[in-house]
Amino acid sequence: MARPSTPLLSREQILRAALDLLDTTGELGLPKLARRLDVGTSSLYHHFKGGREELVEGLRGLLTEDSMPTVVLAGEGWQDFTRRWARRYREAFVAHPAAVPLMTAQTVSHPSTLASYEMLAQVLHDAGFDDEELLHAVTVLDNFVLGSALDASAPVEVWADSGRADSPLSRAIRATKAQPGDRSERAFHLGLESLLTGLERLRDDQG
Amino acid sequence: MARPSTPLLSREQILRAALDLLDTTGELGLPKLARRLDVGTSSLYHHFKGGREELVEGLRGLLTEDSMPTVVLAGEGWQDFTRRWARRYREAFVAHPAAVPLMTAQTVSHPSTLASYEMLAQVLHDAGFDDEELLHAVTVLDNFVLGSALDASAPVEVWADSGRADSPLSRAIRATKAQPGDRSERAFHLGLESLLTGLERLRDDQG
DNA sequence: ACCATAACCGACACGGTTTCGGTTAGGCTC
DNA sequence: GAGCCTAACCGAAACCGTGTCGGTTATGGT
Repeated sequence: MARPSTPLLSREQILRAALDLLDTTGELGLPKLARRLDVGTSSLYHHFKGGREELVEGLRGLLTEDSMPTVVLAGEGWQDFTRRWARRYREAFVAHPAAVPLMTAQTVSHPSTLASYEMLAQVLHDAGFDDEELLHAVTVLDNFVLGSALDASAPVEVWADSGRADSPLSRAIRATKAQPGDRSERAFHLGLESLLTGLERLRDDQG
Repeated sequence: MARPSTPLLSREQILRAALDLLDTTGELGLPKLARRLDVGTSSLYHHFKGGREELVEGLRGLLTEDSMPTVVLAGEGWQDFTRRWARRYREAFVAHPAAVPLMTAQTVSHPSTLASYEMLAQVLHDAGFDDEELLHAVTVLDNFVLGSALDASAPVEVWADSGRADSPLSRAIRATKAQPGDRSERAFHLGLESLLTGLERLRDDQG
């Protein structure tokens, strides 16, 4: 086949299909993605020159764009902004759990995501965090959010059920399975508040 | 070639070579591993019936065995134990950063690692954590440790350097690059203490 | 009218995982 | 020790995924 009169594909379209594939099957393979779009695998490379990696990076953008905060609201302190940042970040990934491993496996380079990190760094900087501590603060928050997102909606079988049914861990796994989803959110809330408190202490101990 | 008089391979031997390959090259491929061991690729499957996945799980065991705590020391409170657990866990991975992505990508099933989780769960249970909270507590700790391990020794390029050189984030990245490694440990320490405080609050708010 | 480029395709190179049939050594039973 | 099952290796090849390349035709600008 030659060039079609009207394009069969677009970045947007491919990204949405990829996200759908990921949500449905839990995996992202270019051949399968192409089959869903009724095109050849190689056609995808015309829209994502960087191949799979660029596609995944595009997914990051799809998830974070329009949802991550990029401005400080009026009267919003650094803790408020950070809370908002972390919550939005988590929400974006909780909706698409299978995307999390892909995100953590490669460098963040999407502009809108980076802009959000920049804003967080700016806020922390203005709040008095030193350069040396700042990156660690961002890192801790980042890791915590990603981890919590996994926890929230990944299969509970992150740990295999050990044979012994009466161990505290086994019982906890069963208890968690039986619970609806917002337990995880409470754990997230708790962890986030703990970290904010800890970060404040870090800032005040600086120098 | 047929069966050799004395075996050329053993699980232990393969695992050590795999870890070495991972530490040296940052990647783990069965053909390359086999080449290092001077055997055919297919021979590895005699020692790891489950293929690559079982091999990675064996690596998890190699890293955690003999280092993760499995008993509570005399006079050790739940926070002390948890601290020890988290630190040992992190140390094991910091020594082999390239292994972290492999670990996070698949379910934990190695007995000695599970035993360590069981012990942590037991300690938290005895400290008064409910079943419903317990798994989240373990999860938060687990995620935090893994994330910190990545942070500690993975390339600093978790985020791409944005063009603008004067942003707080860029300056923080450069400042962090210039620092020796134990900054990361301090961040870990801070996060861990924050989480312990938060977990205590969680326990006390229960019911 | 011309031509560079865009958008698709099929074919294929390459590497990774896994299976399979084949060969021989070790060890067990009778 | 004869017979036989299993262990430990091999090479070949099936299968899948990523990425490249040359080929074909439509679009849009000059």
